[in-house]
Amino acid sequence: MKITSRFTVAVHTLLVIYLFGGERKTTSEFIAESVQVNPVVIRRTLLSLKAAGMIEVKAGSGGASIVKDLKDITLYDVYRAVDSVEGELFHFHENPNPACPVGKNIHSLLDGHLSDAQRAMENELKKTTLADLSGELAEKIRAQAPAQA
Amino acid sequence: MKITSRFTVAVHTLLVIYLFGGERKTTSEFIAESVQVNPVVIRRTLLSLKAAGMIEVKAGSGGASIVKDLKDITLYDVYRAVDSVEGELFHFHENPNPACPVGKNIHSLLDGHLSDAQRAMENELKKTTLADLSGELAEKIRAQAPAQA
DNA sequence: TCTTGTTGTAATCTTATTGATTACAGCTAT
DNA sequence: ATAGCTGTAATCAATAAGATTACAACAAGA
Repeated sequence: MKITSRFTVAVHTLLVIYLFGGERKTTSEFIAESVQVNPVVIRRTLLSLKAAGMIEVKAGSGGASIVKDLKDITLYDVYRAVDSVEGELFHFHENPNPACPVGKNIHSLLDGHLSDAQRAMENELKKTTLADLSGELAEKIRAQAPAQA
Repeated sequence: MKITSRFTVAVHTLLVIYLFGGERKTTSEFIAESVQVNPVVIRRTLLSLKAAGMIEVKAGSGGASIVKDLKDITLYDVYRAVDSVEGELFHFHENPNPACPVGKNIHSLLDGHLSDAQRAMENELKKTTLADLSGELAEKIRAQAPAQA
């Protein structure tokens, strides 16, 4: 099983707001066209990002803007903002038999190790900021620009 | 979304085979009673573990036994054996719009970082062997034993 | 103020994935 | 040959995610 695409959608959303925020109104519909998902999915994403204090959304007139320095937003922050994983990453079988010594102890035996693994993944996400990504993106766009006269 | 319970079921299965293998025949039904899942689920697990060279299953007469040193089986090996995650851990939105500079580059922008995160998690799983777990388990069982005369 | 475009949010539907369950052929040891 | 298991296919049910429809509330400009 995979981690929900809400996460990559949210990162995509932030980058679109950042890149186009200056020149046009970034509505849920506009963002949805870039991500290629239903606008309602984007609205839900925007709500999560707003709740996390990363963006501001204009009710009524429309459009979102970033209100936090991209240097201060890590991939982990976005991952958390949209609840990419609710609680534990690993799914345990629910009812191990407590009458069996293995069933009785399997949870306490594995929990620590599985938490460590999950934490290692999450810590890795903390290493990359949205500023890093927007920098990499700008570079790619520049490299892809048509040759100038 | 969470990682399938096949993983914890497989670890549980190996520990049951290890702990009871000496004194009784560890059939899929017996293991299923400890894990509390359907015996067919255990049979499928046994097939995976067998394919990974960790156990041997006696067709016909029944029962499984471990054929690889527990020191040489890490949690990562079990994780792989049962395909806990098929390929990528993170699920990408499928069709970002290539006509948008963000949609065009989002994949190459994120792939490396997401792979790093997944790898960090998997490397953490490599640190724990089944021998470690069986040792911890033995200790827990000893601590839980009723006081002796 | 009326109109238009947009957000916030609920409700429903579809699809995918899992694990549960049933069923049974084939094998092995007694 | 019999009884007990495994290997495996087929089906079913439950869960979760995203798609989609619908609409009230609201903000800004005509």
